[in-house]
Amino acid sequence: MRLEINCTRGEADHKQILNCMSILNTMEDNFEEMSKLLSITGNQVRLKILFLLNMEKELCPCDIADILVMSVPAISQHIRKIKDAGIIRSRREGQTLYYSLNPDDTDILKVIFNSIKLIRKTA
Amino acid sequence: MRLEINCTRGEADHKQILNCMSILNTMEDNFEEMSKLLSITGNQVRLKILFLLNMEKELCPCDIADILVMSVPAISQHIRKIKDAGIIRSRREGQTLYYSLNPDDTDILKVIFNSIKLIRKTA
DNA sequence: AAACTATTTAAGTATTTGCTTAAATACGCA
DNA sequence: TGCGTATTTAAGCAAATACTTAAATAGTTT
Repeated sequence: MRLEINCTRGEADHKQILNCMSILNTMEDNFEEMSKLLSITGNQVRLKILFLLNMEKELCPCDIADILVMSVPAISQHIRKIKDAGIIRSRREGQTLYYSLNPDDTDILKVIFNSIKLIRKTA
Repeated sequence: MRLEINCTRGEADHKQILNCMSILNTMEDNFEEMSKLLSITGNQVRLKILFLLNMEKELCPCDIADILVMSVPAISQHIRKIKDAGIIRSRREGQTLYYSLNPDDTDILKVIFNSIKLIRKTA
């Protein structure tokens, strides 16, 4: 880990740099939490799973596997990551587990889903 | 690649599954583009770089390296990914390259930055 | 209890990621 | 031209990802 200063430019504003550092430091946990959420959604399969759950209210792993044409264990492992992040919850009905979005934490997701729908059709 | 159906549940709604498949298919490019953007932001270093650029208007790689206490090549490689995704642009002034957010594509980013600021302080 | 279905977990592996160090490019100035 | 600074690029490597197949767990049905 280096602690020196890289910029030897005259214009380098050391006050600015120190100010930025302190702001980021006070928000360290926030960045960790947000980048965690974004890395969950930054995978095409997981993004589709979340989009599907938003659209269909709830789905079971084997339905999702059918829709995405993927193996059940692969889906299950993605679901686990999403669940560990607290984004979805499950409800059991017999042998079937139904997953749905956790209504608490969906503000950003809603914006993302809307943007997905709005992306210009490739000309 | 498996193409069979996993669900043998009586309740499995095959019409629903086919409908979901066709909707996702029409939006395939959208998912690719959005998950790309989200995977860029799903890394704490890159998220901080983008947050800094939003806050400070423009910064050079060595300033960013100083602020984040990381090596210049490491920062440069993150910048390259962000730039390849079209999220930022650069302006040269002598030997220094100043990077800034590309004003086109910042809607989602703005929402993300706001959410970062609003995350509840850990109790 | 035995057989069957839904799901998860574990182990193995190929690919991707994110850093490090060293070398290459680009520009400015003596 | 030659040296110094800013930045990028390349090569190498450890760790993380995302799948596969096989086995374990959970619940239902007979």
